[in-house]
Amino acid sequence: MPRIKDQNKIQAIYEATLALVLKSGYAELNMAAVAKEADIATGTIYTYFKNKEALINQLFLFLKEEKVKLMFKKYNEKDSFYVSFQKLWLAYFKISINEYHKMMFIEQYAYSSIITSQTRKKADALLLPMISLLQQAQQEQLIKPIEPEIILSSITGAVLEIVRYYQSKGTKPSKTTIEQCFEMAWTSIRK
Amino acid sequence: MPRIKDQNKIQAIYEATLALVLKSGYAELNMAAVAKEADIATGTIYTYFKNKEALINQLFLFLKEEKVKLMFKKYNEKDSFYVSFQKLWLAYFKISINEYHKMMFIEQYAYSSIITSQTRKKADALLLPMISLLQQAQQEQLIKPIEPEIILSSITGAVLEIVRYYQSKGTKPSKTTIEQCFEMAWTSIRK
Amino acid sequence: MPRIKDQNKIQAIYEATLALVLKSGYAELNMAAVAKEADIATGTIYTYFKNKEALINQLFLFLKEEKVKLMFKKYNEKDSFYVSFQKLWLAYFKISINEYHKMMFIEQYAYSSIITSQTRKKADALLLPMISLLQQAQQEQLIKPIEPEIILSSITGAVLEIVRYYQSKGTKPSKTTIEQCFEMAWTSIRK
Amino acid sequence: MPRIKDQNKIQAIYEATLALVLKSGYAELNMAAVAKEADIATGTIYTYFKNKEALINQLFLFLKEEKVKLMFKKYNEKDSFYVSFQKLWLAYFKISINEYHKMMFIEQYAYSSIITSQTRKKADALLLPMISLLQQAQQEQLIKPIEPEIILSSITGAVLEIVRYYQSKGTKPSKTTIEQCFEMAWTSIRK
DNA sequence: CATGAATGAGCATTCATTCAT
DNA sequence: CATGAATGAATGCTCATTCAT
Repeated sequence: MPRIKDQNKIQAIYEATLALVLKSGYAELNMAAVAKEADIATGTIYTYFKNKEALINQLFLFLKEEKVKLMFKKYNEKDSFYVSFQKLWLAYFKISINEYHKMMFIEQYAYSSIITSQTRKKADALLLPMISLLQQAQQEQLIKPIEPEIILSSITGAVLEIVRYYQSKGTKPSKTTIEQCFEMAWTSIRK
Repeated sequence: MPRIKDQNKIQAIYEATLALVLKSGYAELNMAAVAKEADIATGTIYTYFKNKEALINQLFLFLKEEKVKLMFKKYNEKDSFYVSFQKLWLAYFKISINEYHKMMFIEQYAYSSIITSQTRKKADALLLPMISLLQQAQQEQLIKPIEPEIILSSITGAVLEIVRYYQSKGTKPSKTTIEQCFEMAWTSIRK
Repeated sequence: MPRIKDQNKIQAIYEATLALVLKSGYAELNMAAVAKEADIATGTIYTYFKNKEALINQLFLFLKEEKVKLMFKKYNEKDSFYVSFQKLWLAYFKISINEYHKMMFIEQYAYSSIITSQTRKKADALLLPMISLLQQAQQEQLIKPIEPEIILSSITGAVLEIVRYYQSKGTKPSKTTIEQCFEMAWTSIRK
Repeated sequence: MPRIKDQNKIQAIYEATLALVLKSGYAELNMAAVAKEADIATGTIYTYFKNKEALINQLFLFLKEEKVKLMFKKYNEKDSFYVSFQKLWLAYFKISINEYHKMMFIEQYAYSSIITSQTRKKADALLLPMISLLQQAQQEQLIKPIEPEIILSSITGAVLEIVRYYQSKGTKPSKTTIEQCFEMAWTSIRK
């Protein structure tokens, strides 16, 4: 039996990619550097990923999925919409702040042409639970009757930009500020 | 009048850059292609811009300034805050929708490492009038007492993401939707 | 009986190599692809062949030997020179037409640097029976007194190029054409 | 005015390519090596040739055309067919012997997949004058009524293989041998 | 000033070969 | 023996920038 194709290696390559970006920025994101960071040979990456595009796309999707999973960790179907919204928003905000290099990776490529339409489709599908939640809340007349995709864009876009602001400042928001931000989000959609 | 000639050529290079990105995407954005699109020689670009980084930075700033100028076109000091906010928000939204390729150019580079801290500083300075406006409104207790930069990020981030949504759909928002979006923005900040 | 197992695997690798070339051309002829085609592991090839060069050289020689064996199948020492020549020429022609992928493999590498001088020497030795035959015919004054190697080159070179012509056309020569080709060969050497 | 795109440079690259092959063989024929041999930068090759395939194809065609031009140098319409045939055959033979590295380049790629069908078509077109000549001779009943393409293949294939024989021996044919070779060619086709 | 050919470092990818299992 | 993951040198090609004209 040969060396078994190591699923951990995919993780290692993902981590090396993110670490490299964090250390040296996107300009240095070349396959040789990723390999070096992951402590493997250049060619080995191609055992696990068809090419650079595939690596970026798969990592992109992996991070998006990870983010959604984390967001829904404390989600409970029995909660009221308000509580659910609050939990999800807060999770989204905190993840974005605490793992901003992952979030930035997603954002860096979200609208770049390296992300294929297939990846984009899969990424969009991850939002469906959120869309459903909003639709339900609209039926219960709890929030404004606006296209749920628009609502979602508005909320996530706002968070994203706020997080970016903190990043560029190099500080982190206080508990009070986070509460204020949530307040903005909630008042923007509630009836 | 060599000054004018210069200015024309700089403008031509700006336009060629944007046209090229629109036609062929960011992957094709290389100096030779820009030169060809602008109908000049590659080397000529270097007479007007120190290097590619300088071109991107200057164009970035030019577009940001242009955007702010357009936003404030209908602004009138004598308007109430609500009217001012509405005018500015609407202008921001419409410009983003109608000149999305310019907005996308800004966004593409806004957080990339090619934009120098100096450029970023100048770009941030363009927001000062908006910050002042918000501060004044806060003193008049018209809007929530949240760090104005955060408010601004929240508002612009939301618009940005909504515009991106429409772009990816390939459609444009109806008048009603725009009103709803504004409503979200306004309720998120008003007291 | 490990010997037999070995021999089978060598044969399998030979066949996989030829099949692969036929299917995908010489550009795809890499060790991993050969292994896959032969349904064995890449590394296994190296148990049977020292390296790629050895594989090519051995297969080259194998095919040449096979070709010569087939040529002499109907050969009969008691035949007149003319009949022998005719039988051999016809066999050579038909084999070249019918197993052109094997012949092409030989030709592809015959003058490439991957074929070692040792292989070349062994391949040349296969021609000795033909050379002897020609020499005898020359002593009997049946054919022109030209260096037999030259005669052989002339005859085989002509056949080769004709076969290539038919291949590029994608058709096969008629019986009449084959007869005409033989006529050219014969008249070129007979006294 | 800039450095003028130098048509001599195409020649220089052609010569470097052939020189390199002669010196180091086809295995060393990579773009960096060609550039070095031509004493230019790697990238410069791409100013004159779209890519490696284009370089090979253009050089291939150039050499074929050069060969045909040389062959027809002493050709005279008023000559009898026999004299014309002799002149052309002899020219073909001598060129093949004296510029065997060019001929080998042609042969190396003639049946390789790097040569496009377009190139092949153009190369085949170069044979048309020869085909016509043979057809005319057939109408005058001077040579055997065999498909002219077959005759041509037979003649050139024979020469090619003979030349290869001399190359592998490292010697050159004597005047007598050349006459004998011509005799074989002529008797193979004459009525 | 304008031109565009020339430069060459840099990058994605391939593939013969090795070797841990 | 067989396996196939790992290796890393090698290669075709790009592109920001320079500079001869």
